[in-house]
Amino acid sequence: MIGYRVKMLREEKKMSISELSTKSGVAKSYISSLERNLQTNPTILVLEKFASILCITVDALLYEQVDHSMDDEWKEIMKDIIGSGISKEEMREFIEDRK
Amino acid sequence: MIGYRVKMLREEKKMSISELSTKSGVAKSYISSLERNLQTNPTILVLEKFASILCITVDALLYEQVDHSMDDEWKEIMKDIIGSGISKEEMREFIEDRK
DNA sequence: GCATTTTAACTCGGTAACCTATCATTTACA
DNA sequence: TGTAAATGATAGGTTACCGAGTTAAAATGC
Repeated sequence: MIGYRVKMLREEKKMSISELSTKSGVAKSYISSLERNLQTNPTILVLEKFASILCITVDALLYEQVDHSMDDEWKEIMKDIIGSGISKEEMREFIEDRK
Repeated sequence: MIGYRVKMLREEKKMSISELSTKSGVAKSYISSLERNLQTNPTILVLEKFASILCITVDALLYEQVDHSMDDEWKEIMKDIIGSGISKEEMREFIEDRK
């Protein structure tokens, strides 16, 4: 989902929605709704503006594997999960339940 | 310009606008206006539909160098030249003479 | 502690533009 | 010339995108 990707890549660059908005020229209300997947079908112009400010290609913005989605906070949480003794099966069930 | 690229890539695949339209699910009137650069800012959904039918990536659709100088007609002519037995040297001389 | 300011993100209504459906025109070819 | 396929023009529905205002929380000052 494009919104999630924008959010991840933006946070990776430590930008707020407002900052990305002023720099890219895309309304922050729109960025917000994109990131929450209320809007899911941006035009290339918007994508190119994002890509330019985030210093990546449109292709990377759209499809490139974002293993960065596992940021430092998530890594900490993962450690805690593993340390707590929760099994992979339990986690998968939890994820299924939350879908 | 995206419209020109769509046109080139479509013709490269020997598809009519109508065929691309029915296969991709994008209205042919819209494809037509895109190719004539009346519309210039499609959404990713449209781009992805095109890319899928044209068997290329969205990135290629947007940016990859299109060899428009050598269109289908020129390719046919090239084949005829080669098939006719004319040597490369002869062709170069011919070009020089015409300059 | 509380009030004020600042920063970040969300809500909502409006508008411009993307995209579709329909009809008209051109082209191709028998 | 007639017919079908391909392309082009137009109008309208739908939605991408914007701007102003609101809320929430953090930062700063007293």
